[in-house]
Amino acid sequence: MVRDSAATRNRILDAAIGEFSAYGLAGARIDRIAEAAEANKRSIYVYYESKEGLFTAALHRVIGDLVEAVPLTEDDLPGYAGRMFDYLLVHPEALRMSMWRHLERPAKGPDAAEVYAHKIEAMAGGGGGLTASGLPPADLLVLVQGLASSWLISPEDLLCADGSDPYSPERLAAHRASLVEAARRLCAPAQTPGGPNPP
Amino acid sequence: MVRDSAATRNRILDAAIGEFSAYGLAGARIDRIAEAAEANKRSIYVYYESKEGLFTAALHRVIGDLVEAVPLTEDDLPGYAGRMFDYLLVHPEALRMSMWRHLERPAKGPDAAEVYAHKIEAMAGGGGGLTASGLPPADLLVLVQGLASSWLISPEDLLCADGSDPYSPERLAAHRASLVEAARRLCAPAQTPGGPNPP
DNA sequence: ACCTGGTAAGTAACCGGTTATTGACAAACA
DNA sequence: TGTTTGTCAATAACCGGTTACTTACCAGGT
Repeated sequence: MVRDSAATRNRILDAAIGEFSAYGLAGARIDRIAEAAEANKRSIYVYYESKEGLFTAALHRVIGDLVEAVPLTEDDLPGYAGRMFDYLLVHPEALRMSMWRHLERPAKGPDAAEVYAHKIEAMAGGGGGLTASGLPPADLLVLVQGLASSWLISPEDLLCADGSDPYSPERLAAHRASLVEAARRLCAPAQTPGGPNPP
Repeated sequence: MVRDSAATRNRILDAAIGEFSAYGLAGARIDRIAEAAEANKRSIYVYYESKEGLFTAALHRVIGDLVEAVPLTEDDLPGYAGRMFDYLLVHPEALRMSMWRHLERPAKGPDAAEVYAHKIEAMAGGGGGLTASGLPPADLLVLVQGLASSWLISPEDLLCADGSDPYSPERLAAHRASLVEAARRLCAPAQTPGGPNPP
């Protein structure tokens, strides 16, 4: 047997991400994590203190990877939405962990408030608190993220309603185009001067 | 003590909605439901068979109430988005139960595929599979629902990034306006003839 | 009006299995 | 030798589900 604490730590974290992403904090089983990690149950407590601690660590890893892989390009929100969609498609655990977090432990995990604040400031830049689109930057950001994830959080019956297979490559590509176009429309300059939120 | 099986059934279902919405299927505790319902644990199994059966029943009630209270007006999607936002704000359990469903039991709960199919057909009506906006109707529907719920599923750090209290009445009203305007832009006829999805 | 027996509704105690967590100890490294 | 890393088995609490039982209600005979 080779002893390598860092490797064991990583195997545990990987297994935890798989387990928590599938079952959530309440549904996850420490035994299954230990087995999947090919590690002893005890080492989980040595390295991560508790089930909650392991969940928090998993949250940090998954969401950290996401924000690193999909940088928030505030000057190109449609592109950001498209790349976010692509990433979530390849990494379903990122979206699932975010949802578990929202439902089970909203206060845990990374806090990116300052990062967001900077981006929002950059978007507003001289526009009197509004973007060129006439929408408040924070709202725009939230809405664009809603667009990016909407397909992946919609119930099956809605996705299947038009008769196509919602996860076929063609369907996904078509929806990606729709979503990027939608984001483009949100970001386009307002047509009526004064915009939808007149002062 | 007054004996009324229908009333007991309802108390149990109400308590179950509160419990499942707060903790999910795996996190919910039958004992707590029984206590909150002022009913005996046994009656839960008499009326609903199992924890899963009770969860499914809760799903049907909550989502049934939602689709009844917020009719899908396919000829007025911005209005639909606004009303959906209002409802979800007053009934957080509706959104939470939908999320638990997606994560824990995607196959359970009501199936509205036919209803959606009809709406989508109506939206497409003669447009060669596209709406006047140039977007496929199914995509448009999914995206609009994404807009309606985006604020309520966003992480706290993003909502707070612009310094305001994300759940103050003023902030909510402002975001509602943003979201309805966003839906309006998605539904507006495409500016470039041929649209974003040329044949 | 008054029993009375059957049934629906409700209750408390309990059970077997599971679960997170820990203590005691052995093996490997430095 | 002392420290780190890993193993095994125990423990204490918990939880979904069930058993055995009591209480209220009511139809119909007398």
